[in-house]
Amino acid sequence: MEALVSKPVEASPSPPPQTSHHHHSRLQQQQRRSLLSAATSIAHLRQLHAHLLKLGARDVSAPLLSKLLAYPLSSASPSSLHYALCVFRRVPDPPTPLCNRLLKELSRSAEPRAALLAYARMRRDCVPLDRFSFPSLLKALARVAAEGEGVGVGREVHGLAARLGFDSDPFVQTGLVRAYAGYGCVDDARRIFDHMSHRDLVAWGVMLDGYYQSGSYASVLKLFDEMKLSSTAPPDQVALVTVLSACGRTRNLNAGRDIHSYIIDGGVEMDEHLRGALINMYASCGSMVHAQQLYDQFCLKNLVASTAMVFGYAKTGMIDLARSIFDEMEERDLVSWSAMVSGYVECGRPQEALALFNEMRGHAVKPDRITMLSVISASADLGALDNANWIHVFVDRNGFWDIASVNNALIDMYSKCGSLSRAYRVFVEMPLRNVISWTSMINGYAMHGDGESALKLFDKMKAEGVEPNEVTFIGLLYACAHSGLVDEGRKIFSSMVDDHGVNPKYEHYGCMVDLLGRAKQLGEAMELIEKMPFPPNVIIWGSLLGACRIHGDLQLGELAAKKIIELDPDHDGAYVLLSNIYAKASRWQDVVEVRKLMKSRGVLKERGCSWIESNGKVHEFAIADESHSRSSEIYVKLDEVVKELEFSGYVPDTHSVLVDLDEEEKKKAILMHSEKLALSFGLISSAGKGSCIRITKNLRVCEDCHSFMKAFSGVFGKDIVLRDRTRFHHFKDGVCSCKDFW
DNA sequence: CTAGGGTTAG
Repeated sequence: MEALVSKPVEASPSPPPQTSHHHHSRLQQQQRRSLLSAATSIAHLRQLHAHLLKLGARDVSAPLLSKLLAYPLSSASPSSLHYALCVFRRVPDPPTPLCNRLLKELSRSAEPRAALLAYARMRRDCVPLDRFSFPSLLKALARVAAEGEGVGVGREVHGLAARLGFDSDPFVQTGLVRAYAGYGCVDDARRIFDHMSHRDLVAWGVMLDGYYQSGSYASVLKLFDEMKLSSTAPPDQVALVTVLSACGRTRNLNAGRDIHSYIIDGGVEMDEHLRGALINMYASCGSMVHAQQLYDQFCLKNLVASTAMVFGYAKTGMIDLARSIFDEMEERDLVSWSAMVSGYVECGRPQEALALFNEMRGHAVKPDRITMLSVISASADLGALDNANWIHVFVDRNGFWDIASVNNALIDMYSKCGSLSRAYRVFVEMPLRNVISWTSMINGYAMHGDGESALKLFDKMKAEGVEPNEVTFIGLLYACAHSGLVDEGRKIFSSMVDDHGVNPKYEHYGCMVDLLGRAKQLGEAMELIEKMPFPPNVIIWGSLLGACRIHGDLQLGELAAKKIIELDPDHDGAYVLLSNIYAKASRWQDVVEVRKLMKSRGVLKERGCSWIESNGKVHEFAIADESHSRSSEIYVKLDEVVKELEFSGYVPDTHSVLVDLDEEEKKKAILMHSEKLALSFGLISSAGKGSCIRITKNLRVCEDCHSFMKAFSGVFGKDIVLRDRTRFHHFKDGVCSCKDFW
């Protein structure tokens, strides 16, 4: 290529005589043009251009730009777009059609903003715009608007189009509808749409999509009905796709079915998009049988349809089916990976979520902030601090550190992983705190039983003028309940109603019943339940039942359990708590009756298990688990610890064993609880090397394990942080942070 | 020489 360029130019060693100069130069110009037209890529063109400039050639920008526009700029790199714009700036008096072609290309490109720069140049140099200029320009505006740009330039362009008399051109009007919808001014968009003298399928499609993008799903359906009545042409596939998506978003299966019938009855041709949209509609509405039927008819399973299937199965709890479809996909994008990851999180399988996240990174798919929220939530559920630290580093290194929602999730994650100090650090260091940040931190204190800090933070929050919401109050009441701050809790509850205008919901009443019940004010708790403006539900009765278990109130406990079982016959917790109450009162016959009842109704007690992290790996233990590779060592160590503790006065408390066994067997059973196995493993692995041992349990810790852990922390001088289903216990020097109040 | 619309998660 070098030779190709230099030959003709360097062939003139000395300045030619005046007379032939003009002729010679025209020859050169021609040669250059033919050179340009021989170029095969934008990069090639750039090199030629650079050469010509270096040789002091005359302006070639106009033919160069023409040539550039022959390539699809829409798929060009940002630097190439910038280059095209630079060339454009050098074209003297560019003709409007050439500008329009540039506008069109730039508006479709990865940098729609570049079209606005071209527009600015046209305005500056008084290049006249015509009716063909506006549709591209407006498309660029709509795309920039989606990035969060204000409506200012949009209104300016609209004004210009009106001054030039183009605002009655249907193409311009359609562009305006789209641009206004993009800015979120969907009412302005609709006004223009209504003023259109002729609405074709594209105009309807744009208006429908405008409503869809702005989240006005009901308006999509309404407009679709209007379209069926008043449009000159019946709705086409594009319109139907948008309407079906709106049905999916709103879980409106009935409307979705109607559209499906409309398609079949009207003989609308099923293209790939439309079938995908139908599958998505059924999957989003949880109607997986129909989704699967349509999916099976697909010869080529496309990305969108497969993702919709993954999402649908994950949402309906059939996570393994979701995974098998996911595994069969030959192509996956951010959305499909994220759908699968969040599916695992939502069905309580954080380890698989995190494993899949790592696999996703291995496939060089970059997570976005939403994916990160799922992953942080998985890490929170897992409760493993090393893993949490790793996720935090990932967040910082990948540019998510300044996003409020991500930081809020990190606060929650660290709280749930047992590190309030790290949670607080995130809270302090984040650039902008919102009400959720304060609420997350308050909730963190609540989980750890530090009611005083929660209340202090609440005061600070109010002092900074941040208005608490109903979730904030759940955290505050929970904090009071779990720290025995009865009067403070009562005050918060009335201040919530009187000063902040928050109407208490089930959760708030539940916390209050909990608070009063724990403080042995069972009568007052019952009064509150009777005073509630809505019928008590499982949460309320559950709170009361929990309190009855603590205080051994048989009569009220039986009532609460009966109510729960009436409302939810499969509520395993109610049976378990009730039998705990009977066991505590040594009413073994009743314990047996409850067990029989459970069995006959097929109610299964959720299997208790505990996790502990060692060397970045999470080890899981079930009761009497022998599946761990170091199982025998674990039992030897456990035996050693038990002997030591018994020597110091620990006596196994067998009251919570609900199976009918003799005392010795009960003792054996209780010593094989999963949290004790996890602790023992911690002692023989690197998990026990640090200053404290961190264990997570899926259910509530039982009373014996609680006193076992306390005794351990005193005798062995090692702290334990145990997370159970609802809160944290910090065992240190023989006492627990919950003050035996949980 | 030139113009406008579609699908998937949270």
